[in-house]
Amino acid sequence: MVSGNTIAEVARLIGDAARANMLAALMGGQALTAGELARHAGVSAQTTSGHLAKLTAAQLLAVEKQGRHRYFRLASSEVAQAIHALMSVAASGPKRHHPIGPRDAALRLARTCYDHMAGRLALALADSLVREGHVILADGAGIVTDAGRLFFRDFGIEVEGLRTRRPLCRTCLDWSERRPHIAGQLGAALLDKVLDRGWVARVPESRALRLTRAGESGFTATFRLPLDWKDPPLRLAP
Amino acid sequence: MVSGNTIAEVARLIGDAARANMLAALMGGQALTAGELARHAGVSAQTTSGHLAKLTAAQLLAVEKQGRHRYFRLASSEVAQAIHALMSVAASGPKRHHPIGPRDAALRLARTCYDHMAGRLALALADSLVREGHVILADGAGIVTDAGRLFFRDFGIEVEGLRTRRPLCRTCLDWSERRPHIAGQLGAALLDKVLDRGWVARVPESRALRLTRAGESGFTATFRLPLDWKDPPLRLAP
DNA sequence: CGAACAGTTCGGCCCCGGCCGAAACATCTG
DNA sequence: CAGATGTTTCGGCCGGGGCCGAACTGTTCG
Repeated sequence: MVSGNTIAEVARLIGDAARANMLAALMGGQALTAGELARHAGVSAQTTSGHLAKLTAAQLLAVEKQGRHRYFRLASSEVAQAIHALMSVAASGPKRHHPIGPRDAALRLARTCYDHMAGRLALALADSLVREGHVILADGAGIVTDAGRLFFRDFGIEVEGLRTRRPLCRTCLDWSERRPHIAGQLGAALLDKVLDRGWVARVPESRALRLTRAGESGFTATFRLPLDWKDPPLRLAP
Repeated sequence: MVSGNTIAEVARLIGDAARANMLAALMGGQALTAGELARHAGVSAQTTSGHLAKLTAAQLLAVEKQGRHRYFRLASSEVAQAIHALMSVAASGPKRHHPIGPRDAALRLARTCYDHMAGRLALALADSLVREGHVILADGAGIVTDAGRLFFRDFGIEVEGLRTRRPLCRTCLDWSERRPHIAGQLGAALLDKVLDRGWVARVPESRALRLTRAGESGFTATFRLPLDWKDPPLRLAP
């Protein structure tokens, strides 16, 4: 039976604590196995299996079989955007006390957000790109300048090739500092590239990104980051 | 009790057919009474009252009392964006057969989408603004050019005053033609202005906008619309 | 004041769906 | 092959929550 989805059906699927936890875990951008998702959700393997079947049937998740594992990922960037929008609503509701543990510190510094970077590193990069005139951000939307095209080409990213329907840059505040960073196609390409160069590395079982020694110098030199970019508050440049 | 919202709680609230219908009805941007929402949702007044109490408590809706009526509206643009994102996911899932009735024709031509215009009129406007060099759209995100600032100032909109965190332009496809139109702050200001000028008028009990005689000539002259902008397919300019 | 109307509260029905235990199936390993 | 590990299916329990009828509050109007 191939019935269409309604908005209520989609929201209902997300509107269960266990499933929402699974989806949130997948916002890291990596494909995860059913078992990993079960741990994230805090329910048994059987229950997880049922949830994943529903999410897959509704095409919120895509699945890839690999040996005795099944790897799940978000089915589309639309799904990621919907979850992100729900996060924004949840965060803007009645204030929730948000205790920050030690492991949050790493996440605040640098992490993945579906397919691009977030955290203070991403903010520093966005600031740098704007300051150097490579990208123009207007109210959360952004475009790449001609100078920026050259800059990104030098860096190994062909901006011309990114022309699709996905926005180049999007506001993506998450539960971190509330400022826009580079998301969309360009954000995804940037993350790809810096992972490729070994400037950051994924931390297993987490959305956190670890800054490597190569990254430490690479980011600073290439993007002319200020010396204090790791410091917490980080205001906008005047 | 002031507890915080989680993403699952928010999604669960939207994930009920009756409540989703109410929220969708409010995507028109106008405040509606409890009774009107009951009719939209197709449930009794008592049931509606319960739903509205929950939505209001979670700050998805804002309410204003006026005599013996209570007017409800979406509490924030974040909520509207979340619902919109869910619509996108629902639309991109397994294809739903979408029979178009005669009343849909008016909606396809011009309608409100929360706080801005949608439909073929909005697409023609977006095309015009891009063609004339007033706005640059890059992958669904957009910025206003210097020439555009002058143009909008002549039209009675101060773009400088719109600098907030909301994007100027956003992809907003809904169930109509799948192309971006002007949303965000600029889109809201545009809708305000053309309603103010009497170029379009709200159709009661509907999201549709009626094009007036003044609008017919006003839009054509001011935005240099092509003669065939009302025609269905409407491809992108080369 | 009393009738009409908008909206809410209460109580009870009922069904949907999340949960787990048990067991089956699938896949890799030794 | 046997055993370990990952995943699914089945069956049954049970709680939450959507629904409406009835009754109550509050507002408008004649």
